[in-house]
Amino acid sequence: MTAVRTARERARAELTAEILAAARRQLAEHGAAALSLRAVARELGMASSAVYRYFATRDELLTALLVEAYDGLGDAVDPATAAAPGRTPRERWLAGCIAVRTWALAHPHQYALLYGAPVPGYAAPAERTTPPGSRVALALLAVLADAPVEGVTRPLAPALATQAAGVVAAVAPGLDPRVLVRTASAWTALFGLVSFEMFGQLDGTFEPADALFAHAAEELADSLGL
Amino acid sequence: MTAVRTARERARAELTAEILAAARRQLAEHGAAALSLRAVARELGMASSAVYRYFATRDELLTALLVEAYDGLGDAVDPATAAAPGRTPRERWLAGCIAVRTWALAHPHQYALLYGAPVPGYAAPAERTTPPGSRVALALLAVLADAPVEGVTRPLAPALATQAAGVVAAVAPGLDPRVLVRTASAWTALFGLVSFEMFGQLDGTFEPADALFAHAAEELADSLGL
DNA sequence: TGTACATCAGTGAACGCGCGTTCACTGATGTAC
DNA sequence: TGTACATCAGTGAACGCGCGTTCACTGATGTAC
Repeated sequence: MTAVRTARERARAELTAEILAAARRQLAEHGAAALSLRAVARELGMASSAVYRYFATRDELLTALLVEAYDGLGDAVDPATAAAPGRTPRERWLAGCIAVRTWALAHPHQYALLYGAPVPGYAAPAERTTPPGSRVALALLAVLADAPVEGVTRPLAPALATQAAGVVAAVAPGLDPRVLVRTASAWTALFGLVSFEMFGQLDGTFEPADALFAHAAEELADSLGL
Repeated sequence: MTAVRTARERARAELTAEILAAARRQLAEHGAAALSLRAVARELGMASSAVYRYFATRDELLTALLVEAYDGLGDAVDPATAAAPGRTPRERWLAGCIAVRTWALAHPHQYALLYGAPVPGYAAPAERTTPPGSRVALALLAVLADAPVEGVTRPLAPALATQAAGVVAAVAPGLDPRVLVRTASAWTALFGLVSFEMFGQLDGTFEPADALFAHAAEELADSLGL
C-alpha cells in the first residue's frame, strides 16, 4: 500500500514543486513585492484557494523562495571557494567574489530579496533563514582561515573581541577571532560593491562595473593579506 | 496685488509642505512600499483626490521624498567631512563614516529607500536624483583628494582607467583617477557594512554593530593610507 | 475482491480590504476694468 | 470701490483593479475489514 499512498504523495510533491517553480518565475520577473498567491495560482491554472493546500500562507511561500535563493547562491560560491591542491587562498577568494557577482547578475530579483531592504510586512523566520543565509560568509571564512593572519588586522577593541569570541564559539571553535572580524569586513565590502551595482548606485559612473569589480576584488585580496 | 496672490501661493506652499511631512512620517513608520496617496490624504483629513492638486502622481511624491532623504544624509555628512585647520583627512574620513551610520540608524526606512532594492514599479528620474544622490560620494572624494595617493592603489587596468577618466572629467577635472577609484571602493565598503547592519544580515553575530563598525572604519582608513 | 468509510485535493463564490486615478461639481480666491 | 469673469482648491462618488484568506462543497484517492 505504500506504493499507492506514494502515488498521492508524489502528486503532492510534484505540485508543490510546480508552485515553487511558478513563484520563482514570478519573483525573477517581477520581484518579491509583486509575488502573490493569486498570480501563482493563475499561472498554474488552478483556483487561488487550492494553493493553500500546499502553502498555508503567502509568507510561507516567500520563505521557501528565500531559502532556495540563499542555497542557489551558496551552491555557486561553495565550489568557487573550495580548497584544492595547488589553489591559493587568493585564488579562492577571487573566485568567490566572482561567483557572488555572477550569481547576482543572473538573479537580480533574488539578490534583491536576500540583500535588499526587507519586504515590508514580512519578517523571515530566523531559524529557517539563518543557516542557508550564512553559507557565503562561512565559505569566505574558510578561505581566510587557510591564510596567515599576522600583520593583517589591527588589534580588536575589547567590546569587539568579546562579540567575536562569542561568534567563534558558536560557529568555528578554535578560530582566531581576528580572522572572523577580517572576514566580516571583507564580506560586507564585497556585498557593498555588488549591491551598489545591482541597485543602480553606479549608474552613470562605473556602469558596467566589471572593471571596478575586478580591481576592488584584487585590492580586497591585498588588504586581506592574501 | 502680489501680496494677495502670495496669500494663495503661501497656502499652497504650506499645504505642499504638510503633504510632504505626512508622507515623510508614513515613510519613516511604514516604509516606502506602504506609502500611499490615500493614506497621506487621510492623515491630513482631506479627500484623496485633493492631493493631486499638489502631486500629479504617487511617484512624484516618492521622488520628492527620495530627494529629501538624500539631502538629509548629505547635510549630515558634509559638515562631518569638512576641511578645517588642523583636521586630518583621517579624522574627516572617520567622522564621515560615523555620520552615515548615525543617519541611517536614525532613518532606517529612508535609508532603505535610498540604498535598498528599488521600489517595485518605481524608477527614480535620474536627473532629479543623481545630484543629491552623489553628495556623500563627493564628500568622501573631497577627503581623499586631500590625502596622498602614492603606494595606496594598485595600478588601474586599461578599461578601468578609461572609465575613471570619463568620470573624473565630468565630476572633478584634474583629479588623479586612482583617487576616484579608491573613493569608489571605500564608499561601497562603507555602505556595504551599514546596509548589512540595517538590513539584518548581522543579526545574531555582530549586532549591535558599533564595535565592528568602529573597527572597520579604522581599517578602511588604514587601507586608504589615511 | 468488494464494500463502507475516511481522508484529501481542488473548486468557485464570497468577504473585506486598499490602492491610484478620473471626473463633474461647488465655492472660495484672485484679476481686469 | 464695485462688478463680471477666470482661476484655482477641495469634495465625493465612482471605476477598475488586485490582493490574502475563508468556507461549504464535490469528487477522487486511499484504508480497513
